[in-house]
Amino acid sequence: MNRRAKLKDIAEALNVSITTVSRALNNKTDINPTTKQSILAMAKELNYKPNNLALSLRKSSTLNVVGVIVPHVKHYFFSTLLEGIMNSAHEMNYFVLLGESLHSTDREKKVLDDFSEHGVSGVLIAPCKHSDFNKNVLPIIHRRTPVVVMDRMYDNYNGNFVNTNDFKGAFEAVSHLVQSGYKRIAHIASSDSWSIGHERIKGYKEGLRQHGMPIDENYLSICNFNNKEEGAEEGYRACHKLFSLKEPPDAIFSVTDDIAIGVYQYAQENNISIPNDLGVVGFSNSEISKYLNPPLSTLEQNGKKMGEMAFDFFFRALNANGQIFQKSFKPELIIRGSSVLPK
Amino acid sequence: MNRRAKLKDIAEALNVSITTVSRALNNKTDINPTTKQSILAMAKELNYKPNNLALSLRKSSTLNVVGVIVPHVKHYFFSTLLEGIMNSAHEMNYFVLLGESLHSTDREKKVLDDFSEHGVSGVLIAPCKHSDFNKNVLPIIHRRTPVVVMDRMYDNYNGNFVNTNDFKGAFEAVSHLVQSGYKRIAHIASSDSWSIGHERIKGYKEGLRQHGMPIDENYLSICNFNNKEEGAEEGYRACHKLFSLKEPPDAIFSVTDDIAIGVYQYAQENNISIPNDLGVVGFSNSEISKYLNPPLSTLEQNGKKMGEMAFDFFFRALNANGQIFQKSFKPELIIRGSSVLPK
DNA sequence: TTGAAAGCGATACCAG
DNA sequence: CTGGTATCGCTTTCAA
Repeated sequence: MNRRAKLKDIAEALNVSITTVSRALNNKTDINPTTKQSILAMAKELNYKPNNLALSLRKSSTLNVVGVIVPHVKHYFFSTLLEGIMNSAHEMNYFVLLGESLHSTDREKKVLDDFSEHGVSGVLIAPCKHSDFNKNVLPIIHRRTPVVVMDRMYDNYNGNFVNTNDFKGAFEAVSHLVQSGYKRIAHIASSDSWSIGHERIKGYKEGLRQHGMPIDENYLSICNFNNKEEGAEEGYRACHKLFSLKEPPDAIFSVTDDIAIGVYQYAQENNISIPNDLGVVGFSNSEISKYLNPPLSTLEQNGKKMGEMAFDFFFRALNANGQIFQKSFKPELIIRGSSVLPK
Repeated sequence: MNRRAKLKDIAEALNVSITTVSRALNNKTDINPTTKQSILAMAKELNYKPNNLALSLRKSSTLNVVGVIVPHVKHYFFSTLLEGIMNSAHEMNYFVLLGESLHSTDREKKVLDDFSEHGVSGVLIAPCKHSDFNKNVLPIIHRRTPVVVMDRMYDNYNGNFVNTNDFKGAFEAVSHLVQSGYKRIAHIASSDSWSIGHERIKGYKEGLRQHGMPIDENYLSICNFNNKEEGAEEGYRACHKLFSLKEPPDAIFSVTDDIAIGVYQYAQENNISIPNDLGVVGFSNSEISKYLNPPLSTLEQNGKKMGEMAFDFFFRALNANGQIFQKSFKPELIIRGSSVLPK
């Protein structure tokens, strides 16, 4: 097999200069249509394809590559996010360079630096839990590389982002539980110190408030977990604690579906019937939720759509100098058997 | 902010030639130790980092990038595979370029061609269902780019691979069901026309044979599905068919956990008790399996380990001219509540 | 032990 | 309209 054709080959075959060939191939003006035609024909014949590596060097930025970093690929939500990104990227002929932070801000920084070094044309980041914006993300922005933040927010961040309206989601979950007739609604929460945990707690409280229900801090149980297993365990523990109260809750809004799994386990072991004794609403509409028994009511975050939009934002940001793209998706409440009392 | 230091900067600062700097930085011989020291020092001071783009162009192959393609990232097994790959890649300072085939052989080809064009230093592929080896993979091998096939096999393929010993897994599943006391074991299978389906069917039959049980083709129900949803639906349908037989099975070895979910749904709707009336064993140890009710017995494939090894194989293949690396992982039977009759 | 110059493949400026 | 030349950052002969 002979090597790939390059500009020089075409030029020599046609007895023109490399410059002319380049011009013809790049649809420049200032070129004789006839010359252009013959060059195009020859390019086709030799099956010419531009060499990305050379182009990249020239532009000192990799061509058509976005760096994507998420905490964990195997977390269902992120994998759907990724699916959306890859869909759009593929469509626009972009490559996806993938990294995981594993919820370590140091590793996140390393990956992002590597991305920079590789010369990616953009970065899509679903930040890890205690991600350091100034240290990790700012340097990329300073390089004038478009960045789109996904899933969660940084404090005071006002660049491109695509995320979930966690506040509204939590608010809806609580409202739904109230409407279902539950009276003592607890929230097994994630840390208040990052946007997702914070917003959902806020939405939970606002939900109670607007329905004239008291806010009992005993009903707010804060958990810390980084994956499904830990989530389930924490959910179990939190549930145990809640049911040790003098007056246990009769419903739980769980900050994630993973936590809800722990709740289900606790309920099953202690003969607490869902939804009769305990209403449960999760968050994420993870794959598992609909197969739980009873199926778990939850909030769909539509990761795929978010991913597609994130890529789209990046793409538009590339050519829109300075314009900023932002979108908050309102999660969609999916009511299943875990939160509706039989008549 | 000033731009990145390059060789020239170091050279000028020290009044030596670019060549010398390059030599010093690349640990070449033929260089005065003193010169070398000062160059190294200056490089550090200027925070010099080699420009990958330039290096790549020079070597006409991207530096430190592997292309990874899987059918679906959001499929749990593939996401764990990916996790393993990324772990190892990160450790060895490699980038991961990711693509999805979505079980379309055309898309797979497109992605692989793109990888080639990008000049990846290697390709790790979990082939899609009807992947065309000659068309999709062979061209890459011809370019002398190391390829590692993951998860499943191509017919007569004898290059690098890492996969699951599907035959043994199926065999163990059936043996376990026999030992649990089930008498009429059915297999809801995947198409015989690709390695995974084929091997599991073979293992199923061999399991029956070795335990002196008859092979009833009515008990072999073949499904076609590309994702979890379809899997569950197909499982449901297949189950329905099996239970329409004059003598329905009392156990099902399901080719994937997804299929088993459909079986669970059918069982629940028809008051068939698992494991009392029906033993079930799945395949994959997907996240869901342990949270089903009862928890599903299944086979753990250890995607993470496979991924790590796949990368390792690629890495070794890079420098081992012609040597071939192969490994079949024996899946590990995980016995849970779905396949053990109470005493 | 060091340096000048060619070249990887492509683009852009400037002359003609 | 066309072509020569410099350049992107680095490695690698070849000479000195």
